[in-house]
Amino acid sequence: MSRNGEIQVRVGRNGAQRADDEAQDPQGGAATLAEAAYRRLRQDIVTGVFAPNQPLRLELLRQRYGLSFSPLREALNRLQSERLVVTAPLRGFSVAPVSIEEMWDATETRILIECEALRRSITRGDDDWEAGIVAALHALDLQVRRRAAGALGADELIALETRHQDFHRALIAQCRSRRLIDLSNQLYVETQRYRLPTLAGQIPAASRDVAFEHREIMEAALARRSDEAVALLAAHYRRTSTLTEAAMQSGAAK
Amino acid sequence: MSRNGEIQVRVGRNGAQRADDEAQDPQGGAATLAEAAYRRLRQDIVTGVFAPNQPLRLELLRQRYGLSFSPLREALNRLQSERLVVTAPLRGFSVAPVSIEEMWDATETRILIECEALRRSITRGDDDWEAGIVAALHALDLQVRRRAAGALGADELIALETRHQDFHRALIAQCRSRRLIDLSNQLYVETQRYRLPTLAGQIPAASRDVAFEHREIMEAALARRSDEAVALLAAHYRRTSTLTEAAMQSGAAK
DNA sequence: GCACGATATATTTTCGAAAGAAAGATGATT
DNA sequence: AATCATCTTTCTTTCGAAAATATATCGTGC
Repeated sequence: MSRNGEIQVRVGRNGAQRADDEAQDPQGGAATLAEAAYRRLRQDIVTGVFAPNQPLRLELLRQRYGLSFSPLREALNRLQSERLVVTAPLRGFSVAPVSIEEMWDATETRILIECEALRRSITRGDDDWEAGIVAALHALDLQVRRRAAGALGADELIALETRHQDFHRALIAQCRSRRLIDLSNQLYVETQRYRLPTLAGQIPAASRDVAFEHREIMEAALARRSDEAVALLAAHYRRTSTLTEAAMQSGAAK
Repeated sequence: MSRNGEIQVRVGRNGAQRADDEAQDPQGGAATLAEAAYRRLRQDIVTGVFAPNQPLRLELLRQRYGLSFSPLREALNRLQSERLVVTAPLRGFSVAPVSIEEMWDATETRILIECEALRRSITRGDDDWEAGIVAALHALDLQVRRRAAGALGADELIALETRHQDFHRALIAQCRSRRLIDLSNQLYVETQRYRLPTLAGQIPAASRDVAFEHREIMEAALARRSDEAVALLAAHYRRTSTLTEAAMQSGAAK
């Protein structure tokens, strides 16, 4: 957003061609710089670019993202309310710490929220809801296979996370509660850090069949067996956290 | 609360979890101007000084609070993530709208959260927990009586709200989940607006005995009858929302 | 009169500097 | 050498102005 006397080729205010050259949009489709800062910061935190407890000095962020203080501060405040960063007054921001207790609190809260949302979805779910779940699981499986076939880049990992979130989102899509959906999304992001190899170590893929667990959940949901679907979903999340806990304790202390 | 074997019955103003424990401070005990702006804005929104949907022009707020844009913006961002204000990019902030649907979503979500938290508290609750509940209900009753005796000022209403919140906080204090407690507090604030006379009209006090409902909940909790306590709590919240819904529909047509 | 386009105004968003506070360094005193 | 106060440095927070954008106003052509 050329600001300081940089040459700016802009034809009046009617630049209708502004439409979609988003391919190289420096702001990634964000309307404001604060929004862009929020997205990039969140990404960098959940992918481990910024480690837990690391202080987020504004000068550093300013250089890294090429922004001023205002949009950064705005983004950091949003992230604080999402528990990804913490702040002490007059002492700045830092990446939220991780701990086994926090992980389990997030996990159990997530189970509470999503199981209720899933129950409601199963009650209200229509054909579109079913189709959405089937589609999301299919796309997830494709991405899992692509990764298993050797695609280990950061982009592939992000795509995998997105597909995974989409599947869980599809399950609860018909719960008809803005709050449950938003909380589910937020808790997903919160738990994302605990699945990072840098934190949890590389959990042996052989120790479980995630794809099978997903399929079981889907089938119970589509068959409208609420209790079974909810139990499977809770077990699915608890299994992940149990494995992560073991990896954290054996791996790096603290 | 007493975590490491400290024997400490916290009562009254020494309570570590009072909603509003601040002296007469120029900034209301806030370390930063942004924090002060946050508190004042939130207060003005939940007490109806700013009506639902009202645009929150920065210039207006700047004059009203004597602050600059930066701390205001920070406060507004925090309030946005708490659903008290909404924002459209480049179009500024406004007070979040109210609707019967939103009220019920907040109510049912609150029931989900607090019933789970209450169950856990009942399981883990110790002597301090019981004492905290008894103390909070007593303080609430005192304030209710003071108000019934004719104290109708804004300060008295705020004090009543604080005591009410403290009681419900005390019930779930031992749930041992930071997230459940924070969500409970947030949902309390969200539902506060729906209890305003300006919005819901003056609900006839004779139509229910709130003090009795509170006492029933407390007695079931102290007697460790989880199912009963949870059912009473849920009914308590649903009753409030049902009355508000009726008042909203008959009163002003949105 | 009415749609349309250009200009003017209002408002938000962003910037960079200045003020304010905490952490760290220096030095004098015991 | 240790303690404390003071100075420096570093960093956060706040400000007011400038830039970018949206909204309202006005005039023009049909």
